Amino acid sequence: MTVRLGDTLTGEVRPLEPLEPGHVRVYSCGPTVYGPAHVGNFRAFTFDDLLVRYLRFRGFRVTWVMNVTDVDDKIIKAAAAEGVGIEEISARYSKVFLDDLATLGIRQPDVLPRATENIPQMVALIQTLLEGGHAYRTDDGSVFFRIASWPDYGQLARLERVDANEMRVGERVEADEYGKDDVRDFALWKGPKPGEPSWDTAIGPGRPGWHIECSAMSMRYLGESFDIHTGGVDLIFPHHTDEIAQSEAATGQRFVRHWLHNAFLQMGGQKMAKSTGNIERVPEIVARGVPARALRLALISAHYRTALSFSEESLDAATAAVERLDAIVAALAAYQSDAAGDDPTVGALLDGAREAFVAAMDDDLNISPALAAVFDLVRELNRRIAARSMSTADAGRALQALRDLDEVLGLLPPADDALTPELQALLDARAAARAAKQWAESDRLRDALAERGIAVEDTRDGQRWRRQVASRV
RNA sequence: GGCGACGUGGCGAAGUGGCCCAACGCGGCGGUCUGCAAAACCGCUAUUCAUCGGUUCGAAUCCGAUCGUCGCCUCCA
Repeated sequence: MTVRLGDTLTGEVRPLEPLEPGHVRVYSCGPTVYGPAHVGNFRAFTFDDLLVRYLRFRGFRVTWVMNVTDVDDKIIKAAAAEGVGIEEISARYSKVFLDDLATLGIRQPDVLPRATENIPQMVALIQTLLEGGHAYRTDDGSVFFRIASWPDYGQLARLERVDANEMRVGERVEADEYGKDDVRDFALWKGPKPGEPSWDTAIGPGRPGWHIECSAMSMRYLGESFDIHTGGVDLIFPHHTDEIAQSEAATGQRFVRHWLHNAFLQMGGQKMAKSTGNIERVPEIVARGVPARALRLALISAHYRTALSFSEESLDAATAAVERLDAIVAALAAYQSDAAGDDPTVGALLDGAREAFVAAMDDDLNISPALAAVFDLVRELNRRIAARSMSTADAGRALQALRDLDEVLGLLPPADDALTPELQALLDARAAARAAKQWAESDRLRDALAERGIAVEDTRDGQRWRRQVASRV
């Protein structure tokens, strides 16, 4: 069994064969920190996280790099609007971004390079392109990539048959991009302008173009050729198309082995986008009572190349599903066997679930059947809990098996959760009340615990508690 | 206009030639258990996969047409 992954460039799904056996190098297009990202953006990042977690689960060493674009038109604009430097804007929203990642259980990339800290690398790349005849300067100090010098241009976006003159991009050339030889040519370096940040470099003053940073930073940390590059479908053209052209023109090597592009989050039948106005942000959703883990589930619950519907209903469904997971965790943790011996079929049950999970995820991260494998296991474990057919050790093994799979999913409640003395006292008092059949007192204590966010359930294993997933407001 | 994706139950979403009268999650209905509650379990909830034709022994899965939806082509995850 091997991990198979898609590739936008060829349209096929094929085995992942890392350039360095056992070590996968992943580059993810990260945020432009000009404002807070919305949940639609986080579909990409939850997908990146799922990919990396799964590769590590499968035993690969993974080096994961995600860029942070901290200089670009929008940041300059935002800074100007507030009368502050771009550093202030990018620092502020980098923090917001990292907070949101943490909320969603997205692990931090190994490297989070910033564009402004990689200017020399970009300049070096541009120099190579100039020397190789793939780039040219214009009067305003800008440098453009010469698409005519790169016959393979546009394969990723399947533009090969498109006549340059028919490309609509030609109708929408930005005012500051005059002087280009060909309308399709794109800026590697933007000449200096009053009121804009500028770096003095070997190719003259100015600031980097949009695409060059990803080429420079990915090559710096992952090499001239690496395994996986991720991003949203919207980046296929022009961003990734241009990255391929400039990178391969500079190095003569194949840039990326697998291009993985996630589809959009849909809300109200359209993609969630700032321009459409149908956006929501992570802190807003959490603030109105949606558990962060439910939000994470809602974002990862469909295959990455499929448009995913996002709505109140999908959040409610995800919340209920997460509660189901919480319930099985609490039940397994509380389970005490009635002195029965180990159930000899539990091992096969757990192995079977893991195999089904792995088979699904190996197939281009097919999350739906993988989740189905988990929920099938949950149902079967619930049956056995009800039937009291497992030993206490069986229940422990089952919980561990779930936690193993959760290394990939990131949906289970924390394992090291402990009650405060106050809550524990309430719980103990309720147990005593129940033992004395003081139902009114027992119910009162249950309500008191519920008000403090602890759900108590009575079972043959005694009281069982779990933290209530936040309730909707 | 060019390129591409997609239309599966009340909702979300798997399945891409026979295991499908279609997984899984959510919701609904009925039941079991229980001091009550909750959780859980059991049963029911699409003879059907946008529509119409075709290929095939056999299609949700392949082909064609039609209708519809969405995305990219401009910043965008």
